[in-house]
Amino acid sequence: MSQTVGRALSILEFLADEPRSLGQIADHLSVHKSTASRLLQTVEAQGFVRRDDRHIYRLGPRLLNLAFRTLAAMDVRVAAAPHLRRLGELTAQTVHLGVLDGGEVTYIDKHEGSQSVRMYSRIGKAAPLHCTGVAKAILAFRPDDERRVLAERIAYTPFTKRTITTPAAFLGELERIRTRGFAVDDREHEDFIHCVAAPIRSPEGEVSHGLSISTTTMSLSRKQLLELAPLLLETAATIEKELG
Amino acid sequence: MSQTVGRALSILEFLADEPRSLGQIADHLSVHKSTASRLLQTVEAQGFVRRDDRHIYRLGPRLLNLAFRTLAAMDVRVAAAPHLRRLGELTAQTVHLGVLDGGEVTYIDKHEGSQSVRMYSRIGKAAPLHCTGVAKAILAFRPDDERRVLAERIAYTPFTKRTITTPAAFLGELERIRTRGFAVDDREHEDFIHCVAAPIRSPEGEVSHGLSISTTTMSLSRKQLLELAPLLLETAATIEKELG
DNA sequence: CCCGACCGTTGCACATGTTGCAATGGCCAT
DNA sequence: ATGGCCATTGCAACATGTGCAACGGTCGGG
Repeated sequence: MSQTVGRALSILEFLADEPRSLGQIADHLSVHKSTASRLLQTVEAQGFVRRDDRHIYRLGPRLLNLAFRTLAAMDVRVAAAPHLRRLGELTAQTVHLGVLDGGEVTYIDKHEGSQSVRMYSRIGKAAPLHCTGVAKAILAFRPDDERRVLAERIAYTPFTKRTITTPAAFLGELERIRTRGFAVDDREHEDFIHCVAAPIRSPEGEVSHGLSISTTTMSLSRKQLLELAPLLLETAATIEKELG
Repeated sequence: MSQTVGRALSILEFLADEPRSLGQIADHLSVHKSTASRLLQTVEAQGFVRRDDRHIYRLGPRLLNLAFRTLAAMDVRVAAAPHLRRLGELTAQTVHLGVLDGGEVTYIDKHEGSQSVRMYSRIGKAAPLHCTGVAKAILAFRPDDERRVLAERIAYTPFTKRTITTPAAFLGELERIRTRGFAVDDREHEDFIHCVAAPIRSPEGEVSHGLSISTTTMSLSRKQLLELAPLLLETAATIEKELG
């Protein structure tokens, strides 16, 4: 494990939400300012950080460049993008695409329909496995032994009164999803937000991706939300067909 | 300048377009595999890199997370997003938002209308100063001395037969833009692509951002493209108003 | 099944790259 | 003009990163 690299990456993290001065960065790293200055010179030279004329540092365009190149290289995301958009337009709600990777599910695309509202999700953000539609939809169709291992490893943070909090309850929910063919998050992650989500199978029949429609309980009743399931499943099937 | 940090960042760059093996990464860095392995352990532990069960490395979700947090913290981008979208819907073409930063213009938002086609631009990518509409629109409204300095510093790569290739011609073009109030890229960067672009002023009256509509010469004639200028300028003005 | 080739990882010693200190120069407010 | 704060740079000490060698795992061929 490289201490110096860890420090540089911590700088990137620290600058993600807000620009900072050298002093703030040095304090954050618990290093001398001269050390922080040299680290910043390196990350700045490679475009990962920019500083303005008042010596305030913020993340630079290189990071955006890498991130969007990565997104552009994701086959499933590329194939799914026009369908997400169409789904968002048809439903006017927020549509997500998530991927299971290294034991967590990450949002890799999002389309906000005309009536969508602000919610937790953002591209690059982890979707908690036990209480988000997209994560549940993916996990339900993973191999048995993997489902069991993951269920034991989850920290069952209760986000709302309705959040699933035990491995047994979670595995039961995954069984219901397998039977039904799609997942429902019924205010388990955020109060007033519910969603339906479907798995997307790869050409090899493996499920690593999921597609969801999220909305507020004020916008759509549970009944209305469930009425979107056929469209959702059809969209997932269309994406699967395009994947080959 | 930190050598070790530079190596780690080079790894991130190397993995942006394609997953790689440890050996490929070590070769790329010209270091021993054990050194590369340890560097990778660090960037992996912080989520910047992921590896699969066949020991193939690729960029991880942390980078996406940072990139989208950065985008969410850009006031102008946030304010402009719904307007970009509306403009894309109204025109059916590709709409861009760029920002001048550290002597280069970077695309920070993009909306593809229903008739848009693939083109060079991507969020995070630099827009060449001398031949893209959005960059020219920004530079035209920078302070005099800055315009002059930047014009001298540009490497006038001739992307097409129509690309501006001298500082004098470039400064003349910027004068025309100042007079007209908006910029035109007439196949100067990509054959068959033309666009109109407008500056976006900050509340302090400073121009660091620009908005453009890009399309193919097959989709819209020059005349039709120019007919979009009023809508473009009106959209820029609306964004400016929202910025306060 | 055995062997060889290739892979990635880890302990080790040591070379070198990183670090904090002190000095310097710049900027701003009094 | 002065003092305080800032960031940067030269220096030398030393902590950490490095390559080597050994190891264990996997795969393909005989």
